[in-house]
Amino acid sequence: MQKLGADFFTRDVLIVAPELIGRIIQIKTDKKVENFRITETEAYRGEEDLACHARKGKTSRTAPMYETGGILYIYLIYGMHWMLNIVTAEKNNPQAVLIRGVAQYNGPGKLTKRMGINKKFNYLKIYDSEQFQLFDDGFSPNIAAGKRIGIDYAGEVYKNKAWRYFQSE
DNA sequence: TGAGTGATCGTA
DNA sequence: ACGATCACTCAC
Repeated sequence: MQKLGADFFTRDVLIVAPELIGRIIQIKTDKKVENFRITETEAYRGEEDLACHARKGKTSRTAPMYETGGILYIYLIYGMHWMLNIVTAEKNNPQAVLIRGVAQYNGPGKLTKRMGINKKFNYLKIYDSEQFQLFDDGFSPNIAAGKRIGIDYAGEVYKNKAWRYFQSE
């Protein structure tokens, strides 16, 4: 189990998002340690990407995406579901990877509920943290790409980008 | 296919 | 202050 370091995250989101498939999220609480293998991700890439929250610039909500890669970006959607994102790229380049599925828990809202992720994890530094860490155990699945989900508003070009990555047979 | 749910942001 | 929006989920 190799821990992913700061350098892993300071690259373009289109590199990091597929490389996160097969990696392991480790959640540590005072009660237990649990591992979740990532099976599905989506890339959101800068202010030009009309599907990315940063399309309207920097606000208090989107500010985490403007930080140096390697921190978490957490927000609530539809008043119910916490979304788990990993910020990538250099400072002031707003990019993030949405964790859309882990083994046994598909769906971005379901996995955060299962993991106990909430707003307290916003801005958390992954490579510096005890409670949320990412590991590589050498597993290298086949990876497929497809269109992102739930972004029909994003315009013809960006809604059709194949920036969703998932483990294939 | 549509209801539930509340933080966020643009408009005043 | 208000209203529209929303990277979802589950039950019909």
